[in-house]
Amino acid sequence: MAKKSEVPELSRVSRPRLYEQLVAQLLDFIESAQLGPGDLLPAERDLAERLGVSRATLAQALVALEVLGVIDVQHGTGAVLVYRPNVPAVIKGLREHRSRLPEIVEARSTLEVKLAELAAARRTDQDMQAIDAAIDVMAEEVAAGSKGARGDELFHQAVTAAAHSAVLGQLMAFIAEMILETRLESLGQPGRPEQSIASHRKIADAIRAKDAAGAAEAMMAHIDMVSDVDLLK
Amino acid sequence: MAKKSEVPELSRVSRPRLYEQLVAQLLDFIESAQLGPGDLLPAERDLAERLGVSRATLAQALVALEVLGVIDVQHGTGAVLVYRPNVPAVIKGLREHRSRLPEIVEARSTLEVKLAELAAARRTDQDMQAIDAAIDVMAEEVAAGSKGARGDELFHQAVTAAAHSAVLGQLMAFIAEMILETRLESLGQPGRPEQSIASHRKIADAIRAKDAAGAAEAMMAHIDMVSDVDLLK
DNA sequence: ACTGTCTAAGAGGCTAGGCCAGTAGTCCTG
DNA sequence: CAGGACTACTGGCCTAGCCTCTTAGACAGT
Repeated sequence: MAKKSEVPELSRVSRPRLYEQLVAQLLDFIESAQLGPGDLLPAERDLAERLGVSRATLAQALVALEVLGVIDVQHGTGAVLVYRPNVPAVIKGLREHRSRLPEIVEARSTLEVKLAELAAARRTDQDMQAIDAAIDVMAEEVAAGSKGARGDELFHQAVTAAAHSAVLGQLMAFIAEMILETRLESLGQPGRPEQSIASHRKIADAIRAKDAAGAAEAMMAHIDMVSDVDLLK
Repeated sequence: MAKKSEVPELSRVSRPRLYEQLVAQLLDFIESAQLGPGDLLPAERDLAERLGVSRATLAQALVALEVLGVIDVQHGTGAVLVYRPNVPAVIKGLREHRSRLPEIVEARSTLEVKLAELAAARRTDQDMQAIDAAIDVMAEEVAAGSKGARGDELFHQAVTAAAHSAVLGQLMAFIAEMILETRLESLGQPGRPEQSIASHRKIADAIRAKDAAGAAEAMMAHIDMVSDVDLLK
């Protein structure tokens, strides 16, 4: 592996995958055919032919839809729409323009405030070390002239871990990618990284003191601050 | 609709799928091999042989991991671990015992309180009608002697819709299945459905009055109430 | 009539093997 | 020594086929 490139810089370009297009098309189909929970999708062989793809590829798309919670594929029966019908529409909406910044900030705020509160109540000494280490990383990054995005991310990951809630952690992971966009935008503003580090310290102190209300408040203030970016105006 | 069976009773039995096992095995592998973000998984042909499956099946597992946000498959390069390394562990944890009721209640509470608050601020008249209709459905169900689970679910769906946040809605959908278990448990307790309807009315009134703080408070009280089930003790 | 068993059609599950298309390192050229 | 072609990888997708599971209907036996 050796040196490789400095920073991998995720998502280089477009990467068209057939199964992804199929997912989109199937979502469209479900919507336009007015299919509801419990209804069956057409048979694989049939669908594959209609969509002009092989069964193997269609199977990949079905796996994706299954993981997304849209369908439930049953051996011998077919692919049935899962209960909770509006989900396909929601996913479709998310796919179309995944940068509904205000909504993302909203979701982030909701989750992270709770996470900070829980972290204050449940953190172990080890968690605390990770949080402090993350702040140090960010401070070093900023001192070196960068935005400190990596340290910022580490900090939020450490707080999430300290909350010891797998379910909330999973929800955070779900929106983590979208949050990244917000983060980069925010840290790009002059003076912002320093402010960010200061409010991280405030959050960390509240968690250290096991002050749940204080941690929640500090996190809320922090998110208010970083959310104040041009994109939202 | 005819007599049919009383309750649909979803998820009939186990449904072992090879790709699901592969996902679990790959997650294990990633963990045990100490792979971090940016690292590559072995080549498909190699993995398929080692795991004793065909490439097509392995490809399904990789699609699942991609949708789960664990890897990023790049044509000509391979499957690279995505940034945010701890995610595999989290998912793995969720898979293993998906009924950490306390955590689920916690997540539900966090999201729904926020959702109620937003609903109060953003609801349209149409949203309000749906919320009221859901309460009526539940009242009828209870009057007819059932637990009112369907109306209960409708109510929470209507509130979620009224918040007009695709992102938060998606997060709710994510934990919706787990919530179902909690719901049935709670509504099974004597006198509970009636209490539940009463607190639904309180939430609906706050949303009707566009009282965000009141709606959040009412929802919090509601969730505290329904969370008080044997499972949590 | 009712009930249980058998059977066959059709659904998905998975495999084997092959060809095409990107990627990246290497090794020739000019 | 730089640039381009080569080549040995990687994944993407397809065809063809056989296996297993589900379900409904035929056909008993009661």
